[in-house]
Amino acid sequence: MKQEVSIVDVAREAGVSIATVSNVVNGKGRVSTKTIQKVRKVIDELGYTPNLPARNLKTKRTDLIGVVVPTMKPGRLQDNPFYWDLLAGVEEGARDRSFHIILTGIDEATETFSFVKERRLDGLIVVGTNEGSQAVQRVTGLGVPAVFIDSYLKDSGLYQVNLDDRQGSYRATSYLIEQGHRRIALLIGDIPMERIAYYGVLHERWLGYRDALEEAGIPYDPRLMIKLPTSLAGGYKAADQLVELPDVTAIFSFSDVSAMGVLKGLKEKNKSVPGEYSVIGFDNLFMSEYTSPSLTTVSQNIIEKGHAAVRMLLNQIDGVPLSERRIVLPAGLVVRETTGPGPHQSSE
Amino acid sequence: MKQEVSIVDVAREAGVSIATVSNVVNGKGRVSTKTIQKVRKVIDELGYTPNLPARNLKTKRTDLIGVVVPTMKPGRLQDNPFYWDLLAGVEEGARDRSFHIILTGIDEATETFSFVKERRLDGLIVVGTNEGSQAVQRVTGLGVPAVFIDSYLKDSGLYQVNLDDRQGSYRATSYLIEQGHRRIALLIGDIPMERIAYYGVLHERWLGYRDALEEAGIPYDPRLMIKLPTSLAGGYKAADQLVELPDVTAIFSFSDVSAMGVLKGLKEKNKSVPGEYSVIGFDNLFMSEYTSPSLTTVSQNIIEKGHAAVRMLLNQIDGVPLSERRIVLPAGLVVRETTGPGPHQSSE
DNA sequence: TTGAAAGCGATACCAT
DNA sequence: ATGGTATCGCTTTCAA
Repeated sequence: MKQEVSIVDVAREAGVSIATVSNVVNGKGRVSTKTIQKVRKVIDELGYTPNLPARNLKTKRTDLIGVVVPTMKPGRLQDNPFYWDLLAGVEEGARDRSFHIILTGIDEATETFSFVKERRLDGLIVVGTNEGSQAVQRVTGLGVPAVFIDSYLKDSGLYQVNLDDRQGSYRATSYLIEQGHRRIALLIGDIPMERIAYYGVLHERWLGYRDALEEAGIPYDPRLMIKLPTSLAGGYKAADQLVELPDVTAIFSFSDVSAMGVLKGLKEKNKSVPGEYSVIGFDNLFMSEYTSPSLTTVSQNIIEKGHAAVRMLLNQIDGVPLSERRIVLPAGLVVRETTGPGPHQSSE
Repeated sequence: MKQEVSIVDVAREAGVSIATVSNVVNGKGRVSTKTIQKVRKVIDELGYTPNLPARNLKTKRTDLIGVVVPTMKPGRLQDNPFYWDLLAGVEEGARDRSFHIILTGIDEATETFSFVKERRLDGLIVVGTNEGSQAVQRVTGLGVPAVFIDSYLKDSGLYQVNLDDRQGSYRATSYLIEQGHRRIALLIGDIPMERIAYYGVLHERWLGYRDALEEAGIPYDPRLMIKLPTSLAGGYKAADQLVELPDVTAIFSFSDVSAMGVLKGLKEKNKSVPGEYSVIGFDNLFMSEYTSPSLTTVSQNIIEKGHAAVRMLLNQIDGVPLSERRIVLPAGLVVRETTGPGPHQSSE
């Protein structure tokens, strides 16, 4: 450590009061040009840097926002690059406004979010929680501006950023149907189907799948639901179950990483893609274009999701009235090489 | 906002002094069991949360560390999941010690690191800078505990965590040679070769490549250096150059993502892997096992890298004497499917 | 065992 | 245009 120069040192050295120094630092109040220059000079000479935590004591603002993402089993951040892209969006948006972000992995079941109050964070961005989760009430109980991403919370008073998951899922499924597939498996996540309504994102995507089925007059078959995690490893294992399902010619996997796992698993079983199975993912990660065969997937602008969330949060912090508390980003469909014609070609 | 309960409120309500409250909160000093219970009770009732920034004013500690990673062109975080894995390691290590991390993307050329002093961060982890970079002097000039990851800085006084890049690169190259490859291209990064010594990580890996060549008596051919970014897109473009290189049968790409790009590019050119070209990457990202064909690569424990860095930093902050200021993690070689026999099978 | 009081570094109101 | 000073919430001697 070297220096401990405070506003007092600057004031003394410049021969003015600390109030004046404070004014020139913040560009507030009326200070003569002459004094400003003098103070500036001293600040440079002394290498003075304002102490933000001290300032916070008076201003009640930390210019700090928290970003919480769910952790994997052992309390480690998820192994899905999706979060990195999202973080890139949030970080960029925050930096533009000279906010900084504190990143934490949390265990939804035990996290109390006390750090938000202890550190007096100005706001919080929560990723991927669900209706009924402890986390939601705890966060709202904080009384701190917050934005939930990918959480589908009923409470219309909450600020949320989502993707149009249902529509995206509908489009993906419809596309498969158009291609002539009838029995389409779903890698839906490691959840009990009877509680699916509690898993917002998964539920919406599941509904989109059913929408498409219904529209095409194809009966929904619950046996086609593969209940494994939407992770790389989950996808890999899903391939085992997939090949046991009779007459299934396609699988829709609820994340790109899990679709990659499926691809790998099928390859090891010498099943061709898209020959024997069509595979479709979700997210359109930047690397999904580079898998082989390249992945057909539901696309979303993850960076923009981060931007939207941080923009919404900062407006909230600034007290800017928001017309809409819920932002829904559009989902697209990117057709690449993992999908092909199925057995029921519609030539009509 | 709802509450503004401070230590004063607790003291008043509990009928004790703020000093006593402070003591029970911090478990310091001598306080009777009875008083402790009383104060605890009031704290619960009032929902009191200590104000860390205020505490910092006295203690000079923020329990906050900064993690800075380089940004891509437009000031956005890099599109390489490597950073996410690294961050996962750092975050986990920090959380275990109830430190929080502030993540920032920086532009090495312009960043002044003033936020480190303004926010009174306890320490800093810098990823991927280089000897001679402005960033290094600026960081050391801060007088704040710091750890550099993947930076290969000469100054032995600096705390650093690196991989044994040279050894890893040597092993990869040797393996290709053993397999019968003689002309091996290198996707080395978007840098001028005459300045390679300034790019620590790339330089070390380049040296490892040369070590292996020399050992095998194969002359070094500078025309085999492909100077494109070690990104997905860079790898993709590298394939164009690769196929123009006469007699080349293998490429060693200095990152897994770029190797994935190469794979994609070769596939589009109908070049088989590992038939016509063997491809080897670097990093062993969790997804590299799932590409198709799965990627042979130099492996490193990225999570452990993050752990090591944060451990080193926290010890430094705590004033624990470190025997060694430079940690070098071992590199391995994971042989998977993108490498195969070359034209010069050594049957001896 | 407990409390009074002096800071820590900055802001902001109120005088001058 | 400046400066004096109370204040923010907490830690830490030093007394009692």
